[in-house]
Amino acid sequence: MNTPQTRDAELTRGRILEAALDLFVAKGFADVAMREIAGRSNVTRSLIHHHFGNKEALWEAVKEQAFSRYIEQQKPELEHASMADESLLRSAVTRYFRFLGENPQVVRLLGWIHMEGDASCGEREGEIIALGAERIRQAQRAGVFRADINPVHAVTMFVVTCAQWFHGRAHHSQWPGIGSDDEFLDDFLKIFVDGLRIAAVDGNRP
Amino acid sequence: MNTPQTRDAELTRGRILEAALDLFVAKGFADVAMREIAGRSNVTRSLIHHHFGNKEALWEAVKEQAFSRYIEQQKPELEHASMADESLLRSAVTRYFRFLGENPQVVRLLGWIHMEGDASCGEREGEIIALGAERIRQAQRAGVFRADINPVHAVTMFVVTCAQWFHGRAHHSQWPGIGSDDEFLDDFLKIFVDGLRIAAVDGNRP
DNA sequence: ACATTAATTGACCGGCCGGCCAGTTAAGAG
DNA sequence: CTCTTAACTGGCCGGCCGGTCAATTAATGT
Repeated sequence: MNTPQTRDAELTRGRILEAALDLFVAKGFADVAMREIAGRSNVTRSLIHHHFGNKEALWEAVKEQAFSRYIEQQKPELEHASMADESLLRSAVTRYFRFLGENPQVVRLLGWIHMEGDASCGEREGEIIALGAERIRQAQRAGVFRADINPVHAVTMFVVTCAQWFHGRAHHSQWPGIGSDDEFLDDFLKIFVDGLRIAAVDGNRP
Repeated sequence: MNTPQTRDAELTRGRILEAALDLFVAKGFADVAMREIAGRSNVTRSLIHHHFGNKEALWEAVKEQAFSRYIEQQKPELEHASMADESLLRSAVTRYFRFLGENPQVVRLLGWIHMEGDASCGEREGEIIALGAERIRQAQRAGVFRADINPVHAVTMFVVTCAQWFHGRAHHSQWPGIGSDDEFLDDFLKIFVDGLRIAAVDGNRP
């Protein structure tokens, strides 16, 4: 109302997407009113419908954009980084852990996606998971990591752990004796890296 | 309407709670109408208000009951089982993993609780987490597991992994090369148990 | 300058929502 | 047998919801 700025479809689309992301991620799709999004982005509801069609289509667009940003942000890290030895694996895990800690919106976005059972985003994340798995496979061939483990499962294990740590943060921060982010990460890395080490492989007992 | 059964407050309360649990867990609090719950439990909306007050109070009651059931179900398992050696830890993890796999409602319930940031349930789960942590601490004192790890973090690690594995099932089942429930569990156990083993402790490199 | 296109608005609609209330009816106590 | 209590019903209400539409207004091409 006080910002009669020049007409720019791309810019307003962006403002709408931003407001919608904030609200959807904070409260969930069903609990957000188009009126709220309109208010926050200084735009009429009609205009949102003009640009995105309906509420569901807007949510899809929001997920699409936010998830793409997430993927594009992570991909180069995994493409350049190698996991050819333990310390590099450590730093890769640490980096992802810190990333989620600093981007709670990503964590919550994934949470809603999981709740919806939306599988489409899974395929796209699959690309970068495969990238990480390939690094670990190389390290296995080089004899650095034990070879009796599906490398995808190794990646899954740390991705899943990082995600759930922050996803259920408020919940398990109540657990007696639990430590800080860094303390948990340290302990996780000890178990994870040592468990992947090749020397530990010959301890299989029934 | 076709079931004018004798009046029994406790029984109808139960029917309402059951219907509400199904719907809330499936669609989330905001997306469920009192009318749906009333329809499914063959009861008028007014009666639900009579018994539970309002929608939010009903949701609290539902969470309370379902979460209590979950806790009461898990507690004896952890009280009786010991983790004094690796195979017992393996079976404890396996049991919890299977439990979540067979009770998707529990997984989703936890999901909503996490999304809401509800911390109250965390305290109660803390009790059984502490139980598990105590077992591991014993094994550490006995020299079976490495002692340089916070036992609570060890428990957290596998609880969190099991939860997120099923929570994001539809999502990461799209990842190329990922295995079945059992295959993932096997690989997780290899890393987890071997990583906890005391022999692996002296491999720390900067 | 003017016509065309598209961004933007405000008013309106039918429908569903949660909550309330005044009654009705069954069970149990005396 | 009756009185009390509480389980249970049906109908009503104000309010918010998502969506539509005709009208307005700013850019853009010619």
